[in-house]
Amino acid sequence: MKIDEAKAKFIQSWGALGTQWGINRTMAQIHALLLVAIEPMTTEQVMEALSISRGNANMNLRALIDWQLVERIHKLGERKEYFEAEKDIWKVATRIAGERRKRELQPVIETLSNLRDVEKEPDRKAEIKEFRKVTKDVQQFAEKVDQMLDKVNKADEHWFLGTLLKAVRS
Amino acid sequence: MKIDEAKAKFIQSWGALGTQWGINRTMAQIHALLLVAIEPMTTEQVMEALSISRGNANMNLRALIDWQLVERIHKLGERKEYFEAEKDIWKVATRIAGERRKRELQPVIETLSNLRDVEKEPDRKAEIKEFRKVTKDVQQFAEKVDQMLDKVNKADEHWFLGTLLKAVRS
DNA sequence: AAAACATTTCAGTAAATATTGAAAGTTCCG
DNA sequence: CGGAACTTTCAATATTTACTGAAATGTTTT
Repeated sequence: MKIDEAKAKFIQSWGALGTQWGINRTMAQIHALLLVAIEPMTTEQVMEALSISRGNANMNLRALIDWQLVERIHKLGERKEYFEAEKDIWKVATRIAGERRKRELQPVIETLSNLRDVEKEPDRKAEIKEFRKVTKDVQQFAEKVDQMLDKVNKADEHWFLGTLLKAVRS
Repeated sequence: MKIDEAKAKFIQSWGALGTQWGINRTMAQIHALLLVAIEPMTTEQVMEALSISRGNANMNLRALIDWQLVERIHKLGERKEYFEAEKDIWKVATRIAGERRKRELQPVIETLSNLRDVEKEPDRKAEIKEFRKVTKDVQQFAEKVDQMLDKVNKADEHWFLGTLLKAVRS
C-alpha cells in the first residue's frame, strides 16, 4: 500500500469511529490528519486535504483545541496559525475521557441525585421502591466510573500500564 | 417530585445520554422505561408510554434484545410477548462494553493492522516513519483496551469492584 | 382452512446534525 | 487611519439518521 492511500484509510477509519462515539466525522478526520502529519498544518491545508469548507475547518479545529487534542502553533514572523495534534496516544485517550466525564457523566450524576427524592404515594409503594432501587444503583455505578476516570486522568501512563493492566492480566 | 415526573425525567435523561454515545434516543428510552417498570411490558404499552410507532418500538426492542439488555418473556397462556430489562447495572455495563468492543473496537484493530505495511517511497522517508509510529501506537493502545474489556466482560462484579477499583483508589 | 391476533418489514417522510460560503469581525502593519 | 491578511460567525442548505404506518408475514385458535 502507498503512503497516501494508507493515510486516507486511516483518516476515513478514524472518522467512522468518531461518529459511533458521538464525535462528528470531520472533527475526527481532522484529528487523524494532524496525527499523521509530519508538521503543523494551516487551516487552508486542512481544507484542501479533506475537501471541506473554511467554516467547517475552523469550527472543528477550535473544537479540537477545546478538547486539548490540538494546539495552535505560531511560527515566528508568520501571521498564519498552524495546528498540531497531540501525538501521545495516552494523553489523547485521557483527554477524551476527561472531556466526556465533564460533559456527560457529571450532568447525569447530578440529574440522578435530584431524582432520589420522590414523594410517597400510598397506592404506588412498590413502584416507588423499584424506582429508588434502580436509580440508586445507576447513580452508584456512575459515581464509581466517574472516580475511576478522574483517577486515570490524574495518573500518568506508567501507572496505568503498570497497575491497571497488571490487574487485568492476572 | 411525583413518581411519574421522576420516571419521565429518568427516561429523558437516559435517552439524551444514549445519543451522545451512539445509541439512538428511542432505544435508550425504552431501556430506561423497562428499567423502572415494575413488571414486563408489551409492545403496545411501550408505544403508549413513549408515544412512538409500532415499527419504532419493535425495531428498538429487538435491538435491545440483540444487545442482551432486554429479554422476551412469554406469560403462560398468553399470546402476546412481554419485555423485561436486565436490572443488574453491572451486567448492563458489561454487555454494552462487550457489544461495542465487538462492533467497533475490533474492526478498528483489524484496519490498523492492515495499514502497517506501507511501501517504501524514497522521497518520503520521514513521513512514512511518522505514519508507522502513530499507527503502531494507536494499534497497541487499542489492543490493550480490547484486552481489558475482554477481561472485564469475563469477570464478575466482585472482581471489578474489588481488584480494579481498589487499584484505582490507591 | 380461515379468522383473529401478533410481529416484522420497509418505502416514504420527518427530524436532527453537519456543512457551506459569504459577510462580519479581528489583528497587524505601513 | 486604511486596508490587507487572516479568522470567526451564522443563516441557508445538504446530508444523515430515525420514525411512521400500512402492508406483508407469521402464529394460534376454532
